[in-house]
Amino acid sequence: MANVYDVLVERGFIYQVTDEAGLREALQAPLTLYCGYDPTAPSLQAGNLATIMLLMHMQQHGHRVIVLVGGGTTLIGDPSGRATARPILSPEVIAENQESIRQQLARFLDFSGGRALMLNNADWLTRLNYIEFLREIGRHFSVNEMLAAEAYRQRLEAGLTYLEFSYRLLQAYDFLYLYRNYGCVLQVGGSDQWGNITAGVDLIRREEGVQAFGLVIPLLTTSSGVKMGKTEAGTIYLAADRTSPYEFYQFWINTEDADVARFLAIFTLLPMEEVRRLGSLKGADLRLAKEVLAFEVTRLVHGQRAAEEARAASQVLFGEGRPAGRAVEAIPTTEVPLARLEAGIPIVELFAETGLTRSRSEARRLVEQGGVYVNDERIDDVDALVTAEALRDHTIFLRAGKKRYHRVVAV
RNA sequence: GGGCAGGUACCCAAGUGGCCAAAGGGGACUGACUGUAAAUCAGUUGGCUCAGCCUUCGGAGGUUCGAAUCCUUCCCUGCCCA
Repeated sequence: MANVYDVLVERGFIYQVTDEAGLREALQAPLTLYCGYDPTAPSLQAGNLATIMLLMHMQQHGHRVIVLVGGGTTLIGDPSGRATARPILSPEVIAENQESIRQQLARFLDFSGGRALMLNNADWLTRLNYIEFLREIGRHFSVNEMLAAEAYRQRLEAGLTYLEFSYRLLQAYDFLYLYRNYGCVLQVGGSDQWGNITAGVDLIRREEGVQAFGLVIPLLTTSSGVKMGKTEAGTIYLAADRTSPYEFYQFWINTEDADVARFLAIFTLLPMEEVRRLGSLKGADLRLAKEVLAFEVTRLVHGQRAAEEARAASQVLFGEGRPAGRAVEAIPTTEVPLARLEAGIPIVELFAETGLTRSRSEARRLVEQGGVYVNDERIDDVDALVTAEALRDHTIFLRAGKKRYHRVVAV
């Protein structure tokens, strides 16, 4: 079997590695690696998908994957790459988040027969004895070195508490713990984790005299420099009840031209010849590649059926003619009593209610700017009423701007 | 614990008694142009019963006809000293 390292290079997963030659060699034989996820929210986000894909490749090439859902370190809060301190979450919230993230990850990795493990560092971190920890682990860390690190230097200007400062030691200790108990010799993560990861590699070398490895993926931004997975509507989550498959699909199909090839390589499992072929399309033909990207990613995250529905709904909405048929059911929908429609609902009220705008004022502005459509007809009267006359098949289609659709169903 | 400087809308940041729903920039949104792309140009960016009204400038009080701006106190942050 091909060395997974070459696959990772080819697909654009590798940004920095602690010892390229050494790691490549180590990957010749099955090894154990880990990646940590902080349960700061009840769902993983689109941005987390990149490391998940990396883990999938690893597992496919016979390596054992440990997913660490960091219940322990989340109690602290990682200051890396953040301008201000994270809000400290309560243990209860963390535990809940952890459980749902656990379930999400099970979609992507095969946990049967110990091929992948899901661990919680709270199991060992909360049992640590402070004095012992300082004597065994703390002595290996140079404060001078840490203060010089970019991650901390930024925060030095804005303020950094001892609590956050300790985060790195705990993450390094995690790595050491996983090495000792599971033989884990590789940690992967986002590029903002570089410092934390190398701290662990150093710690293992000092304590165990063993060469462990670290690998980070590039920081994923769009070509315009926006951090991956954020839109006007907020974060794109992997959980269907937070970001519907349709919205998820829309997020990906709106990828910028310049990002399509890169994203296909990272976020799908398509063979690289196919990725190259799609990525080499020019101009408007790239839409085809975007459709494949959106479909494949949605399929991975939400399954074949949801992906098909999202695609069908998108094709109907952005194609010719009036949306109809079952496909439209994937569109975000609000039910409204028929009686209210018969009485007439102010357009601004309806938009605010469906969430297409955050407030009536915003809806009012949108009308003034020409961004409000009912059944694809622009509404330019702020005081317009939406009535039952607009119903076709018990349904009214609302649109905010060019792309955001919402379906109103009379009941 | 002491001294100093600060806490303004999504973010950065002006404002230092009325002309302030609060300059400027970033971001975001809308429109035009397009290919559900980018770039460009224009507009918008607290809420509402919207030519008017209401609530915002760390929290709570106070002075004043009137406060983001002055006073008191509390909370938080940075710098210096311990």
